[in-house]
Amino acid sequence: MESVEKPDIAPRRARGRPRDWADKTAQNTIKSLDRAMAVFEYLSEVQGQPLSQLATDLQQSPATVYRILVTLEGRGLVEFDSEEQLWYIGPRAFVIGAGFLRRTSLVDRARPILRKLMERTGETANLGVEKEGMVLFLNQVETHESIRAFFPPGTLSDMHASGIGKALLAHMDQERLKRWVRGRSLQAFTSYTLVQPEALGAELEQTRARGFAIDAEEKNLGMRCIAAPVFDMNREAVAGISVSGPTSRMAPEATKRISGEVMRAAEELSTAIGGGQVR
Amino acid sequence: MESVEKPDIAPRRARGRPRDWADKTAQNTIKSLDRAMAVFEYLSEVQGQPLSQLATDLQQSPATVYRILVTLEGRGLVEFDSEEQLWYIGPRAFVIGAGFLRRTSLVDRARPILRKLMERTGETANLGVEKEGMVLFLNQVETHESIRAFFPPGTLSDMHASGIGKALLAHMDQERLKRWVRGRSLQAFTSYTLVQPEALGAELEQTRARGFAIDAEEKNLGMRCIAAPVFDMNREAVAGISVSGPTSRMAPEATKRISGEVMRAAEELSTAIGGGQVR
DNA sequence: GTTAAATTTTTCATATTGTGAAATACAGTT
DNA sequence: AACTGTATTTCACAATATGAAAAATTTAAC
Repeated sequence: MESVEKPDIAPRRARGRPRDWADKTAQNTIKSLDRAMAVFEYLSEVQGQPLSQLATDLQQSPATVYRILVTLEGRGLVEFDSEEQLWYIGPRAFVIGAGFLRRTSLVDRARPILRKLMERTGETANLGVEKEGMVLFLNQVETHESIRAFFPPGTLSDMHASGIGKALLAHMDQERLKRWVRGRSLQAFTSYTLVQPEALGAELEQTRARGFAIDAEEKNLGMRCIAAPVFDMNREAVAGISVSGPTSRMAPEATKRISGEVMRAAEELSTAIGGGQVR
Repeated sequence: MESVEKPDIAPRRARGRPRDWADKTAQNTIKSLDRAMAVFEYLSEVQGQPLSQLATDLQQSPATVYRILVTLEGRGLVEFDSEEQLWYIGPRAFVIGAGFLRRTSLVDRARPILRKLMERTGETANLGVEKEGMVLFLNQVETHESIRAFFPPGTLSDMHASGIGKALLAHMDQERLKRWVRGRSLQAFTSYTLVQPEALGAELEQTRARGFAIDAEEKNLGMRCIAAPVFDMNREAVAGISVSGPTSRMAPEATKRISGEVMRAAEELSTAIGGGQVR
């Protein structure tokens, strides 16, 4: 009968939770779950602890921590080494966490580009984004060289002492940059780390001008890193690509060649995600 | 007085949980936590779902699921896209899960799996990776039989005449495969060795389709080998597990049984290193 | 070998708190 | 403006998470 064309367009947005919802939340959390997650989170930082240590550190009763761990163990989120009686993060936690990467196609798009970059430069290639004022490494393709840079995906690193971090900071708008600087003290990791805001500011200026960032042993002695920003459709720097290796192979003479490759890779990825370099 | 030097050596092993502990566990889990983790786990599989969908799928009350999600959100384990009202895995989950990688060694993880594989098939089980266009054998668990296959850890072998090699080649992307083929001539070791690139290509096609590779006396006369690929977090084939033995015991009739065991072992190892089969 | 010490599990009584049903708030749709 | 299908909150109650302390288990010391 009614041949009325159902529009059948999925609603843009569901109905219910207020758009700006952000404040309350406090009463609606589950306390025991939150405590359990605190254990989970803490374990990821200090792996290889015995139960008693964890309980002490977290100021919880051993019985409770024990039950939390056993429960998580049942799902593979946590592992128990029965030889040493120590607790670790389990493989399932990694698989679940990796679900985060699937949200954006950034990693998928980046992977072949990173591989090519690694092959052309011979050094480990990395992809990172900013997350809560830190650099979060999402993925990497390792070099075959036996001496190599290594920070596994999932590592959080300070922005001011990281190639990708500086590449991202250099393209942050002044407002946010100021807030970022105010929010923290610039910790020194080596004698080369830029700890003066002014020095960092000047460096970022340079970085922006030349199009790539250099981390010259500012985080780890003996390690250099060259990074370039990746732009999204709004011309915002949302990620960074870098190449890192020992100073011996990343000498200043090699900078020009390598930086060219890095910038090319970053541009390629920008294009691949629908973004583009600022003209 | 007592100048007795306190040994001060940390105890090798704590005391308490029985060494073989494995069975009970059932009563000591926290139900609500386990339910919450079920939500967490499910979300990682089907990201971008609205609350109502998750609640339906998991057969839980929306209120409960809601509270679980809000709690996890508080720790960044989960994220809510308020534009679309959809839930996702959060960055913190990735960071925590990545803790797993900090202590995972392929060989360590493989060892118990290889042993079980050997026991179930009765033949020598091997683990290998690709190294500069060759297969590098990392580890093996030998059979008790007196006639046995033997290649010690550290052995390098041509990929085209090796079960593991072919399993790896079969899952290499076309680009890399082409380059690999161009880079070498396919040496003949026996009259069965595949020396024609076309023949090898067809074989790899088959290998991919059935999920395991067969080396039928292609390297050593009288020796057969069945291998399956191990995938890492990027769904790339990074290693292979194989079982090898004399043709007498590895007859075609036995192929089905053995290949099943090999594939199971490979999948188990994939899971154990945080990877997984392509869906 | 025996005992002591250290650590992990289990038990148990209790109150905390997680739970679902149903009411309410909200954003689109008609 | 009323309606509809979501997401939140309320509420009353039972489920169950909890810590203290006991038991179990292993290692180290004697």
